[in-house]
Amino acid sequence: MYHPRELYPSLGTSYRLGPPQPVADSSFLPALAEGYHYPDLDTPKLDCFLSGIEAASRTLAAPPPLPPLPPALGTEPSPPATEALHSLPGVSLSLENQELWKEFNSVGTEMIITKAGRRMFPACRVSVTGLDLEARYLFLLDVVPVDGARYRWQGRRWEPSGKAEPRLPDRVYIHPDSPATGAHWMRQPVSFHRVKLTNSTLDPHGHLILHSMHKYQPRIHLVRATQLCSQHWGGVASFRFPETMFISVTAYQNPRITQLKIAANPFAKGFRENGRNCKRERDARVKRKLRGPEAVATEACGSGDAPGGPCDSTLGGDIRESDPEQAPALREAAPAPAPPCGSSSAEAYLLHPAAFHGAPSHLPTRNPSFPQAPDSGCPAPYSAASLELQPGPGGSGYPAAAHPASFASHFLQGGPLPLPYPGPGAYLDVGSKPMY
DNA sequence: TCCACTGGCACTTTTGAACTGA
DNA sequence: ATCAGTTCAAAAGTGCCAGTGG
Repeated sequence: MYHPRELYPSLGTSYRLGPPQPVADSSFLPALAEGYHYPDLDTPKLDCFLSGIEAASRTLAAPPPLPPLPPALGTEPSPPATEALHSLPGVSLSLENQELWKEFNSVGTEMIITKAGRRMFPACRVSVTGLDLEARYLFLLDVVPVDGARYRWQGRRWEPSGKAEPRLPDRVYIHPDSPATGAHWMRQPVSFHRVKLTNSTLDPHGHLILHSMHKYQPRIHLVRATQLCSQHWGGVASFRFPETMFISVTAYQNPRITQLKIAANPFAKGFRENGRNCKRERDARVKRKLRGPEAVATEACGSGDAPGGPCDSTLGGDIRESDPEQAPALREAAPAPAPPCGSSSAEAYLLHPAAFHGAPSHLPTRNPSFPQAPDSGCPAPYSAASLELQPGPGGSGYPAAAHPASFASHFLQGGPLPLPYPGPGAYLDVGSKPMY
């Protein structure tokens, strides 16, 4: 599997889809609105995929209305049911690590954003059903502001604190497997754990740009490409899981979130109570440093109280173990060995790799011999209940799959970026480095 | 003075090249 | 020559914390 950043370094890991939204957006609703119910899902920002189809460059229209403000994070008793909007009949998505997300959501999920980009944790990992085994699909993820408010941690809870910053450039993360067959996507959960969030408005890496102290909602889009490298698209399904809503921060505000992250994220293992980077050990290190190198050498031998234990990997996007006290939802059984994948997304790229990424036409085609993605066969560590997704409200705006030609115009409220479109037989050589 | 933000730190996990042996 | 398994160092991902600046 390949990361878009590898395929097209100039584009980064995600793709800019249009100019920044205007500062004053009347569609933002007052932050103090009560209740929360999702309106029709607004359209995903997918015009980049069609960049080579239409020659003229246009600007994106104003964003669709945003949903009313939900209750403050950490205070909502139960998130509303997952909603979906699509023109892919029978297709449904379920959040694999739903229990973990719910646990974070119950506290008020916070996501660190940094200048260099920070991964989301938990990551969005979904299972999809109902796809055409032979058809090819793109999996996309974007993050949209939930409301027009800026938030502030008031010691116990998040509360609106003023008007939101101007909306930032819209970017979409394209799953590195895209495009791949329905059989490929349904073979194992689809993980977006490599998505990175940044607060750098001039970010050159293609990370998703967010404002700090704002509330966001990740969305997942599934696009069917009836014919690779053509403008005929077979439909789209958009999903969002309310429990994945989060507030972006540059430093954790809620100590309970910090505890959850440390307990659940393997990379933060060192900060656990028995870790070598826990507060007790850090304090001890400071004391040893103050006492000089000799004391450090003698005490270091006896301080190895870190547990051995199994290796918990982030390969699947989330945790494999956790502190049972801190994160009961993480006590799911360890994943069983993954079934091998019979095919890979290389097939899709072989046919026309650059068509979906706007890659320069001079690039050679991708090497078909890359190894199977490490986590593509990794089963979800959780046996989360499957969400049965219902199609969005009738007449919600998405064209029927039988009218693929209208798909483009629907998404292209504005126009595509003028990116080159590779001609038939173009090559893309991305080596053999698997990214997933 | 407050507070959001930054950069460096120590630690852990992941990754891939190099090596070994069948 | 090929392939699978192991080892190890570098890269990458964590939260913490002191310092900075608006």
